[in-house]
Amino acid sequence: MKQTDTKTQILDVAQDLIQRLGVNGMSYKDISEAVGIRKASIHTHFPKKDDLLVALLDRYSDRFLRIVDGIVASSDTSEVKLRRYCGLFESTLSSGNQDKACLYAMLGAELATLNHPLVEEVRSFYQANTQRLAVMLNAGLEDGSFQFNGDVEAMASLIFGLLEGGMLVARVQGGSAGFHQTIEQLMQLIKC
Amino acid sequence: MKQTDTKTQILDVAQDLIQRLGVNGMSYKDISEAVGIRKASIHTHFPKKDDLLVALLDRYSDRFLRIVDGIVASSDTSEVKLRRYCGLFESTLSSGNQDKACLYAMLGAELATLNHPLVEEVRSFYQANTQRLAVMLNAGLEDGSFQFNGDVEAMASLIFGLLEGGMLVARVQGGSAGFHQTIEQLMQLIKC
DNA sequence: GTCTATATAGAGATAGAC
DNA sequence: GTCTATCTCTATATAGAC
Repeated sequence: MKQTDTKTQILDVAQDLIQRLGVNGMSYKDISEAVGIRKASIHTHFPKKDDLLVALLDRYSDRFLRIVDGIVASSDTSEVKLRRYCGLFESTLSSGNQDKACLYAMLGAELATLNHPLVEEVRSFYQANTQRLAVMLNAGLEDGSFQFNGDVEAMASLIFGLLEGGMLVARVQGGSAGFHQTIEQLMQLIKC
Repeated sequence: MKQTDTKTQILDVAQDLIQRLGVNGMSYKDISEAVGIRKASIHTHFPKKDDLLVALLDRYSDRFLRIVDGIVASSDTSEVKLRRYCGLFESTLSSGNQDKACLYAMLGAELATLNHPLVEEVRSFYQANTQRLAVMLNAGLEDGSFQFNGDVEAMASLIFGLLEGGMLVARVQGGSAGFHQTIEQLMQLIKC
């Protein structure tokens, strides 16, 4: 059983820290202590902090969208697809012993402190998600699983904002239980 | 015409910075440059950073909830009341030349980096808002302005999460135009 | 109340030995 | 690839002169 290499360990730890504390609340010192190496050694793998962040965002986005595409392409009903999609955010919040937000939710909140390439990455992730949500909603409207007033694109944005933003709010109030309740309420609103 | 005293200027500038950059993205240096005094002088008014943050949160919460209570107590229809409530978040996002989030949305996102007294302040603000939202929703259900499936408390949490979180997401994508569209879509979902 | 000057701690980053 | 040591910059905070 091959043990995780240092580079991957750094990414794992950095991701966990950012999901809990934010980009500006996380430091190379935090990472070094959790991984068990010295600060300087991190620079061997990621010379600048932005290099680390780019690698982190790419990895997260690839993994996440791959799962989402699997859900969209599955033979599940439209309702189950949407529930599974929301479930991705729910399980993020529940993972570990601390409340973790989506990596992109944290970066979105701190957007104004990020450098240009990172800003575009965040924007692109949001765009990719609302687009896939719109596909799921359209399918559900056509097969009669969903029913709601208003526009599909607006509804997709609303759901994405609710999921990304709602998990930040949930960490303050009811935690994962409160977040689950919010998602159930959302499903009530769009079902027939 | 009395000019604003230094203490108020510090609060105003600090609030603007946090709404744009977050607590961990704002510094005494930023404040001193914007106000036009030296870093050390800020400590005369607010010895520790937490003192400044507490004063900031108190002032913001007092002002905000006072307006909300005014809306709730008004003679407006339930729909207008809810629209005016959502409008508070909309005008926050549009104010100034930069996208500003609700002060409490930023602190909520960075909650895990805050000290105990501040954490409780954030929690209390969220609680106060969802409680007032529930009152507005109940009134609307009774007079027939609103209609939706599910629980009132869950709906209040959903709306608050959508507003606080949605404005963070909106700054990444469509800005205040996108946020406005999201609020319109929300109104569509709960109207008869 | 504001200033200069300084203390102390932490950040990201680099050089060079092993 | 990791280490020690060091650099530079910035953070919050304090002391004491004016």
